[in-house]
Amino acid sequence: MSHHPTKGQCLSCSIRPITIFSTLDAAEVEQIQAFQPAIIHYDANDIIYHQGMEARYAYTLRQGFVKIVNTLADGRSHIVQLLRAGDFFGFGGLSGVNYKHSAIALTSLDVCRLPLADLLKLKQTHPKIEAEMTKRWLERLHRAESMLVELGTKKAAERLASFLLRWCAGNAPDTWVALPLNRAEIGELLGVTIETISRFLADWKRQGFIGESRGNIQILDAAGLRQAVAIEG
Amino acid sequence: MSHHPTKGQCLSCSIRPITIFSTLDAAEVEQIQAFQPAIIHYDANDIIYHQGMEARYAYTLRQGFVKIVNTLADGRSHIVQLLRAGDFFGFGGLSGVNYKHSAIALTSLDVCRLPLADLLKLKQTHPKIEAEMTKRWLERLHRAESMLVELGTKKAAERLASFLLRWCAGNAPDTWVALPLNRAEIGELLGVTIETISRFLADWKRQGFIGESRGNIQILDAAGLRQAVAIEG
DNA sequence: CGTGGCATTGATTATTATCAAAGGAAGTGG
DNA sequence: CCACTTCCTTTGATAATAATCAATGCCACG
Repeated sequence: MSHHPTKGQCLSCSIRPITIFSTLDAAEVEQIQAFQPAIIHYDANDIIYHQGMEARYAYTLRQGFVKIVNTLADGRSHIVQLLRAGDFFGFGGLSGVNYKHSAIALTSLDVCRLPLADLLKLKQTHPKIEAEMTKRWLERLHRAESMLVELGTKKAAERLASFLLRWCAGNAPDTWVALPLNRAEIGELLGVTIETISRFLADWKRQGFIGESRGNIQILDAAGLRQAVAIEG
Repeated sequence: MSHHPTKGQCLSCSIRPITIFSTLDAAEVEQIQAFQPAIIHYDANDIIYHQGMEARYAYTLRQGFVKIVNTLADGRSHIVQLLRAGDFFGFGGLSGVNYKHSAIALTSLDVCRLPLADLLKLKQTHPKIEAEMTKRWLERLHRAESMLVELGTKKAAERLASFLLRWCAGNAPDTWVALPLNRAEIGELLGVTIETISRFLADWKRQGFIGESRGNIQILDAAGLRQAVAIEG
């Protein structure tokens, strides 16, 4: 685990436009600077926080990817969210003393870490921050509920296909997109085994719907992929 | 659909202790009274609001049960939340103009309805209300994420058993508990077909783990039930 | 070069959906 | 009060789907 805490420079922060502090003016940014935001680096597979741990910080992901994992008493686990740059996490601590999930680095990444106590103060004194946080909570609730529908109504192939399409959404067709998840992780996200994932992906690669190369994927034929899962699934 | 809007009497409201207004003092309650909370009755199967509709109100369930349903473009649908007395819903409208789900009465029920515009004002002027809303969002997010883990990691029998145990949790063993869901609805909640639900329930009734009678269930042998799903599931 | 961690593939089994039919229970109208 | 209807549930048979078990293959890295 490689921590190199650096004092965050909020005014010049390159990702601020997509954070909960996006709506603040310069004077207000100075104020949050007075709190102790720390920029911390993690390597892939590092644990940012662990389920059950005392919750003390909330985080903004500056760059890279994080998985939020929930583990049952018997060891089975499930990825409840995938986070990307700008996402805000660890706030579950606001409602309880312990983290309810683990946050694990999928890639080498940087986060901006803020003590929950400070965040609570900021939230109370700056309605703009409070509003942005609300927006993100509702957004995250919506994502969770959408995933619930995916798991509840779709079969494995369709879940996998819509995951890939969603992951690559926004990129032009045929562009290579980093997919920092191995088969086991995709399985933990979609509620499917490694082998099933592997079979479908191999099949779709053979059919030319998608391409894959060292942790990157490309959608070559979205329509074909969609049709394939509509028929077989 | 039977609407009988009544002007809500917040000061004497019997369920206020469990609502987002629970922490207000008498003077503050007078203020919310000035807004237009309406108490509305719905019969079972009435639609309180419909997915895609313009979102104008948030609701507090005073009594009865509601299902929050998400329907896909192809008609498949999934119950994303079950609500009981005190639950607050319809707030998704705060983040977008349209409701993202439908809210449907499972039983005859009463809600307290508040215009979203008023709620937004209350939230901004009364930090206590804002704090209670935050608490409920995080709680609801947590419930959704727990359900995600259920669907992602467990098989049908185990999902059904833990649903029943959760539903009856808090009641003494052997007490009859109202379960206002038919087989189809349990299926839509757990991502399982009617027939599968029916088979497991019939089996467990024969084995004496549970009892069922006209929309009510009782857990007769929680340990036996748990063991049954651990082995067969 | 090994070697360890993933991924692929095949064979088999378990689980659950689907299709089909019959069996209640509650309510309606005669 | 009974026959009838309708809706929901149960049950059985079969098919589809995905998990499990078991090798083998493939890199990437030391």
